[in-house]
Amino acid sequence: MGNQKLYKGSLQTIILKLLESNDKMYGYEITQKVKELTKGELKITEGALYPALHKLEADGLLDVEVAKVGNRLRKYYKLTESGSKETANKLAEMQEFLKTMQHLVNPKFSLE
Amino acid sequence: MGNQKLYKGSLQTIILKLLESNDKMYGYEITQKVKELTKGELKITEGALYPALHKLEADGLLDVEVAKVGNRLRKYYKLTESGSKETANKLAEMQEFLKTMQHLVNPKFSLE
DNA sequence: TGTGATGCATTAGAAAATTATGTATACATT
DNA sequence: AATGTATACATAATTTTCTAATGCATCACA
Repeated sequence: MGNQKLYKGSLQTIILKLLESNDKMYGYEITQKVKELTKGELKITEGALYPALHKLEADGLLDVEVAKVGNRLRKYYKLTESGSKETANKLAEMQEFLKTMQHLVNPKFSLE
Repeated sequence: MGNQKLYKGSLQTIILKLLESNDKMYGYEITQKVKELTKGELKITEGALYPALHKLEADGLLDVEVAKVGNRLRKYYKLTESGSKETANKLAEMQEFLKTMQHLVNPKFSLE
C-alpha cells in the first residue's frame, strides 16, 4: 500500500525466491503471485519487472524458455545453477536485513 | 554489509525512529548510532543523511536547534508534533512491510 | 463490440541512494 | 611541524531502481 517504496532494492530477491519455490514462472504470473502472496500489499509493475528479468538473464542467473499457449506468448524463466547459488546468498542477505531492521524499528525495544 | 541497497526507502523511518527514542540528535550522531546499533551492517552516508534531514525539516516533521560545542557547529534535530504522528505512521508501515517481506521470502515460517 | 484480463515490452521521469568533493575544527601520533 | 583520523556540516554528479504512461497483441465474455 503506502509502503510501496520500501521494497526498493528487493525485487531481484523476490523474483529469485519465487523461482526457487516454483521451478519456472513467466512474468505476468510473477506479478500475480506477489499480489496474491502479499494480499495486494505489494504490486510489481511491469516497468520494474521486465527489466529485472532481463538483467537476471543477462547475468546468467536465469534461463528462458519461450512457450506458446494458444496464440499467446509466454516466457518461462527458471534458475540456472549459478542462479540457485545467488538465490541462497540473496535470501541470507535479506534475512539479515530484515533482522537488522526489525531490531532498529521494533517498538518493544527502545533505542538507547 | 552487502545488503546496503536493501535499506533504500527506509532512511526517513530510521531517522524518525531514532529521534523518537532519543529526543534530540545531530547528524553525525545519527550516523554513528545507526552503525553502532546495527553492528556496522548499516552505514548511513552523509550524502543521503543531510538531504533527508533537510527534507524532513522542510516538511515540518523536524525542528532544528543550532548549538556550538567548543568551536564546532552542531545542528540538533527533534520531532515536531506532526513529526511524532508521522513517525507512528511510518513505523506501522515499516512493521507491515517487514512482515510482508518475511512472509514472501520465507512463507514456511510466517510470523502470524 | 468494447471492456477487462492476459502477456510481452519500452520510455520518460522521479525518488533516493552512492561517490566524490569541499570546508573547517580537534586531537593524537610520528 | 606534519600527518592522519575523527568530528561536523554540506553539495554536486552520477547511478540505481523504481512508477507511470504508453504500446502492441490475444482472448473471453456480456
